[in-house]
Amino acid sequence: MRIDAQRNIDALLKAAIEVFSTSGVDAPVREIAEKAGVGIGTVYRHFPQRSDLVAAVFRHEIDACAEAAPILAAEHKPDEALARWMQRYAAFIGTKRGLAAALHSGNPAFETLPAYFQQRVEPALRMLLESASAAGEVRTDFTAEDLLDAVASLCMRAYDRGPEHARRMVALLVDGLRYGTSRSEDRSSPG
Amino acid sequence: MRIDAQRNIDALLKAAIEVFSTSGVDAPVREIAEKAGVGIGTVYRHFPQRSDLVAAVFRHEIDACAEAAPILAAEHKPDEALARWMQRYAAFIGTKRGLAAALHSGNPAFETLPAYFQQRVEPALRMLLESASAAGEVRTDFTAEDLLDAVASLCMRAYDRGPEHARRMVALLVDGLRYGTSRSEDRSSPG
DNA sequence: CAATATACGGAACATTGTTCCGTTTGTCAA
DNA sequence: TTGACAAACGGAACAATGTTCCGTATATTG
Repeated sequence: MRIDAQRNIDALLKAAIEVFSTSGVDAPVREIAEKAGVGIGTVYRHFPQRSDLVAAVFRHEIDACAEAAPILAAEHKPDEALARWMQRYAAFIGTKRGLAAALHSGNPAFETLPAYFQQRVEPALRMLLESASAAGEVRTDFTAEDLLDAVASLCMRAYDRGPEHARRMVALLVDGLRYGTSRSEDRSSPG
Repeated sequence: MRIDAQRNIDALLKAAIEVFSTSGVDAPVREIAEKAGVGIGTVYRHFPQRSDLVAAVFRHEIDACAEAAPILAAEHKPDEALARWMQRYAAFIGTKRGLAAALHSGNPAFETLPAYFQQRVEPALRMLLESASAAGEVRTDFTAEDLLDAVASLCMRAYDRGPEHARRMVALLVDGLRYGTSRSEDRSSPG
């Protein structure tokens, strides 16, 4: 692949992430092309349809969310890494509801995304959860899938009442995981 | 109001209901104008924005759903009227998910619809519920609001598995309401 | 039946997704 | 290094669709 092509793909993804987050997923392709400093033709060369660009951004953000897990695990003790990652995931869900809506639009371009999501994110959380379990810092009777679903449902609605409200609800959930362990006195949220 | 104006409004609503249900809520305004047999200008005279037409159709269908309640109540005994209306409501939710999505799009044209929905539909169900309660045919520990929310959540997902599946789930819920009354042997759904 | 306020129709405009193709550029063999 | 060319680029042009505007037609009213 020619280096200018790779450079433009990178610039387009970066521009799309920015434009989608400020103007929403319905922002015009021209706006993204302009922000990336390329022509419209170039956009369509790399992303034959508008929805392909949306899907690429979504994949990119799924990756970023999943990749945050090992980084947090290296920087914090297990239960703290888990708690921080859950907030990271909650922010992802809460701020990407437009993308989530697109996901359920029936557009074939988005068909593979749910599976991709599951495949990338579930192992990320499972790793954090197993570390924290092994350290005796959280209980063991909830699976990664349970928690991903719970936080997703929670944040879909909770973000309507503001990011801070969503944050507190997620923290409460995580504290619930800590409940009944030897370190249960470390409660991080006010009741 | 001139009679031709009223006639065109009626024709537009009728056409919009039909077009939205076949082509979805994103169908072109021109298609609706053509089906109604009027010019585009006429559409915009009566519905200054596309979303106003969507909102009008939604209101119209909310009304139809609410108005079905007293009719069913007159034709059937209380618990049967309740059961039939719940299916009517489930069909409304299940087939209007596109409109429901539009509702959460943040478009100001749809702002007043949730309140309108609540104000029209909740009393309709409450009436049926009270009649059935008074006749001793259903239990009394669930409110109309409880049931509207439950059926809405249920059907949002359940319709993905087909109308028949949604129908059975709603029937199960209604049978739950009948449980513990003197007529509890009248179970209408197979286990 | 004439006057006129109202409504109608659809051409024209604006925006945006998509295609097409002449031009430019990175790559690589000689 | 250089020439040839496959690949990529840019943006004009096209298509679809929401919206505006205004000349024409018509229902209403006295």
